[in-house]
Amino acid sequence: MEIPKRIRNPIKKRKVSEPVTALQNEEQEGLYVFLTFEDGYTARICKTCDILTEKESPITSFEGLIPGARVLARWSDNKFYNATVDHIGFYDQKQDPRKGAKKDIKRNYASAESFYNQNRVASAPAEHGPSSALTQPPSPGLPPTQHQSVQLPCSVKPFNPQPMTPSEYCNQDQPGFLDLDEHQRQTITHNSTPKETFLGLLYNPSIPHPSAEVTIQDDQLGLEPEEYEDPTVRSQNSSYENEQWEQCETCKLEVQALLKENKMMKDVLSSMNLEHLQVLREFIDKMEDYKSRESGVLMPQTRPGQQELYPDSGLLLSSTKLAAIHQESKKDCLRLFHLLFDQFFTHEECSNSVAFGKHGKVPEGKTILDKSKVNGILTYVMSCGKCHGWKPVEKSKLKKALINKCRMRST
DNA sequence: GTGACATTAAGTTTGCCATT
DNA sequence: AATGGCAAACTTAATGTCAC
Repeated sequence: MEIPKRIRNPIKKRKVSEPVTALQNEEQEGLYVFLTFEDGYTARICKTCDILTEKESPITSFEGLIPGARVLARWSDNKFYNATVDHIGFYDQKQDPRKGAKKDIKRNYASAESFYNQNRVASAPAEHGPSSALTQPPSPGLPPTQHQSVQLPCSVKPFNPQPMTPSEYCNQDQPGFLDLDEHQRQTITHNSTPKETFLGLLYNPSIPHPSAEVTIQDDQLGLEPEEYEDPTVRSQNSSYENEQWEQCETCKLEVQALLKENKMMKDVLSSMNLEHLQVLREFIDKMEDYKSRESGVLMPQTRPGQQELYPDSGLLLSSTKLAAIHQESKKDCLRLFHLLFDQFFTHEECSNSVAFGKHGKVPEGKTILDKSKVNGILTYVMSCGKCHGWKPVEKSKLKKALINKCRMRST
């Protein structure tokens, strides 16, 4: 079965190069707009310049926006699309995720690694996300496994089976790798609205939930509009803001059922270890293979969320991983090279190989590193070096780094 | 703040091969 | 045979991290 590609027909477009005023580019202090695009994808927008009115006029403040309002919102491709405002929210600016870069590369990378693994455990294999805090709700047409709400850098497109070229990747703004835990903080904050408190109740932050930021439609709770007060309207009244959400009789049973389900999920997750997941993954691979042969339909070679470094490179890695690597590299081609090398070559491979071999000859007992992988990495890194803002590297230096890297990694 | 240690970048030497 | 190019191997310097 072919996984449907995410298609978005640009209904309204605006020139990317169109300048934005300083005022437009400013973030609203502590405010964000949570909205839903026509195809069901959601986004959390922090900048006023990322939203236009329905008539394509810029806005200067979020305050004029009301839930249900039709607007045009910027997606990761820098184009504007029709969207509907869900609610205006407040976040804690003291914890700006973009200012959390650590100096320790190894620790930083380890955290990305940790997140990556954790994410695979919690919601594998969905590892893609849209721009600046975009999230994906369950939407018709996509398998459930492709939904997740983890914050990703804007350079990663949401469910995009088509790989990005290095220039595509690099030409995008890199606002920083948003704090990977941010989505958890957002679910419950001391300024949570009743609705957010409710969502926090549902999705205990101790359990990474694949759709923690998904907006629950009111009709899914079986409530009539008059049975409750819209919390987003409430939020405009500061006196209400600090009140904790209290369950009414109507939704008490629903909450209990959801909490029970939540507990069951927690039990399942805590009982699983990495070995179980590995076995499960292998089982799924075999099932895919079997079903593929049985139906005669070619299954996609890549898991959802994986992408090639560049088209036909054959070098696959998850969008999340690539985003983490880009963030770690800090637009330094050599850093990028080392991170990609670590990603694609194991210690074992390096210890049994040399980088290039002398004119095709290799030392006794050794082989040459996979040329396609080597060339792919070198090509990608060199391509990145041509992009604006990147610190380029000479090819000779890169080759030397490769030789050193291979040797160092083999020891 | 300091020293030990690890990692990385870069310089140098050596050997092999192709070309002239 | 001389020369130049290329890559491996070795070495050193610079930098960052961590424990004390």
